[in-house]
Amino acid sequence: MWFRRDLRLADNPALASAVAAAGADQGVVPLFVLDPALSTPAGVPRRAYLAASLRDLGAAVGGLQLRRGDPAQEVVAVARAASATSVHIAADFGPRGRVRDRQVESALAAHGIELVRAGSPYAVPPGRVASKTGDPYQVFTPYSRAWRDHGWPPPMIAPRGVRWTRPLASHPLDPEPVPGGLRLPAAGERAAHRRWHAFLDRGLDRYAATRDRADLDSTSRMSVHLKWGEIHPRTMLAELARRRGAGAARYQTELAWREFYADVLWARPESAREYLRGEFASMEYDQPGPALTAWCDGLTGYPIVDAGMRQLRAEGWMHNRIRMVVASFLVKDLHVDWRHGARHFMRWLVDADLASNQHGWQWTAGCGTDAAPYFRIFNPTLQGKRFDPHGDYVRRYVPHLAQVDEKWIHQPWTLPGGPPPGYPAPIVDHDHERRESLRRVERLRGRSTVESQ
DNA sequence: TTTTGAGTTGTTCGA
DNA sequence: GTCGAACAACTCAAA
Repeated sequence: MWFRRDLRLADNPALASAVAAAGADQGVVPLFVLDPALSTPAGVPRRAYLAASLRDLGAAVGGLQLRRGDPAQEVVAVARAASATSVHIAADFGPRGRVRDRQVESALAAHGIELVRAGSPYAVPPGRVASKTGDPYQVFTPYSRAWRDHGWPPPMIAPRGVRWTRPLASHPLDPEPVPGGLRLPAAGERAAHRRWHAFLDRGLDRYAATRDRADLDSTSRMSVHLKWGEIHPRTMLAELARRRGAGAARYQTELAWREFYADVLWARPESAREYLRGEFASMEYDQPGPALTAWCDGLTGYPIVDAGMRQLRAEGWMHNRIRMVVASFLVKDLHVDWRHGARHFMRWLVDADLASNQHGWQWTAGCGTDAAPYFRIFNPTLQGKRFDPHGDYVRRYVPHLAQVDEKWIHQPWTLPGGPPPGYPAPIVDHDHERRESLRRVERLRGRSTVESQ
């Protein structure tokens, strides 16, 4: 059993497949390969979280077979040492994972070992739902209807009495140095289930009404557990189906978004790096410079933006609504290409999922699937007042504003005497940059019209 | 085959 | 202060 993004024992079809193949007489090797090639895009917070999750999984199986190196070599080495006839995985639909799995598959085949794909990180695997013309959906709502109609199998329980074996020496799981002050959530399958049930009990009923409020702890915070497969969405959907109300319906829709973006990325793997809507190739963006640095450091002078960017560095996580606000600010107010922001998010988010991250950014930038209308530009002051009405979220992450009254908290430059010492004045004027953004889209449209004639 | 209506997340402007 | 219109273009599905 080669674990990758499915660090759990319950509701794990690949594990069930491995256990069935082993039968009564043979053991199952719980393998995880630390791939040095993947440590570049994954930032320190994500690797630290992974290490904690692997420790938890290791405890559940009496020790993981941990290897470090090229998966094509390591998986073959372990499989041969175990005299295995098959290696079992959950299918990976990401651009890199697909290539890697094909390489491992042929490396195994050279030794007569089969790579068996069973299950995926999704309730409905990418490619399974298509529009009437057979093409992948490009609009969320029709996709989500088809996704719901498609349905999914019920969850599977964890196999019992598995004889875990480790034919080779394990690579030590070095503790990742966690940057000072970084607060990571509890990792592992049990932590994921605890969090999920706490949310079902205390958060679901008010979820639809309060999920956008940054100052309240009103979201499920399940993204990191889903990212590492510590719980399967199918398990969550089964419990949601037993509940009534707007919260359950809304949460199901949010899970559908995750699957929609995985489907889009599977259909268009290049969209991890390139504009989904090709005409944006001629969109004018500014070279990233001090403005990008100020955004990353939470020093833009717009409190809701700065609070979000500082939450990201403090916790490896950011509230969903605030992700949209800071993304809109980078693209529409600072005129920086979405890919710079997406890269920063990938580096810092513990829940960083390539499909959701890149396509969330493309949506904000207006170049993605079902993209935001070009005129939908977030006003950081209004968004702050609406989704952090008393300023508690801002005060939590921006100490220099801790004493500011809610009347001025989202526009401290209007304070009598200006912003408090240590907090910057706005680096740009939102109203001015909003109009500049609209002008650039106008020019983009003008150009693409000319080109198409 | 053609037409029509709807489509995550907003803001500004003018009546 | 409130409220509706306007701000594109395109995809999808139903009529």
